Amino acid sequence: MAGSLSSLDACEVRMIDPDRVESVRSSMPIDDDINVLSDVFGLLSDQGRLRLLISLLESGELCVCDLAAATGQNESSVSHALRLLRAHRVVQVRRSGRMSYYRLADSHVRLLLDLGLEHIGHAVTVRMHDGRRS
Amino acid sequence: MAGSLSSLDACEVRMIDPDRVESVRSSMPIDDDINVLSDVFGLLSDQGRLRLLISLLESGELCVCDLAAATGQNESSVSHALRLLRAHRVVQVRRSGRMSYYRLADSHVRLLLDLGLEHIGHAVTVRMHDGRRS
DNA sequence: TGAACGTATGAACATACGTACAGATATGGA
DNA sequence: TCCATATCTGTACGTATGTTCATACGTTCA
Repeated sequence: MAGSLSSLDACEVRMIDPDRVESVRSSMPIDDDINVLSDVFGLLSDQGRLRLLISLLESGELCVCDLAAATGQNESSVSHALRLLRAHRVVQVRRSGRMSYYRLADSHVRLLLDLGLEHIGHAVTVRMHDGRRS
Repeated sequence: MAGSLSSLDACEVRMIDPDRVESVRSSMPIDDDINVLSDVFGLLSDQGRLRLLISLLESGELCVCDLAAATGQNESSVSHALRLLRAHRVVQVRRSGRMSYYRLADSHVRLLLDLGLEHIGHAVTVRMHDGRRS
């Protein structure tokens, strides 16, 4: 946990260009927002979770065991990962009998994934389950 | 480190919808790309680094002590963080005398930051140091 | 040349994090 | 009711990660 920016009185800190520093600090999001943002990126920073999210991005909706098969992980790991993603409202569950079907639930994350995939030169394949792209 | 997907022979794994699983697996980026991508997100997943990058996004170029002042971190932490970011080609240094001036060096990361800031409802302020936005 | 300064680095430490194993829960069918 | 299936959960363990402290490096100026 970092020191809160808002309660920092600029003492004890050397600066070269105080005006610019002040400008940057005034436009810096508040601690809570920085926290939310770093958390979101943190959710995308694990290979296993990333594979899960990419799978859901491509396929729209998948059950746990299919996600495990598609991403090459055991079902326990997948379940743990999905729990985390669920807690952060990144994915959404639909339960049907003893099956659980997961889908992406956050459009911002979808965009981040798209951008990320583009970053590595990966064309996102056709999909039109509930969202965009034809 | 996760088990490589490419060398997974689909045995021992139960599936509900094999066709869809195969479709997802065939469109999954290779291990190396997944790795690169999760690394990038990982770099953005720390509050301190995120503050640094946002500062550079807003201000264009800043020296280490100004970055420390702007983000509320001590200079050692900042230097360590910048080293990491430098190693991943996310930032770039310009040395002038005993000062080091850092700037963003990856347009993809810039876009991810923009998207992230938009995600938390933070309007990116005017900047036209070397890049976009008027 | 030596001291002050800005920055970079190494090592040590505490903690967070992902993973695996065991077991629990819940649903469906014989 | 009993068992198999699909998913979920708790715990424990090893590793990765961020932070701090001390110190080293290179530059500027007296």
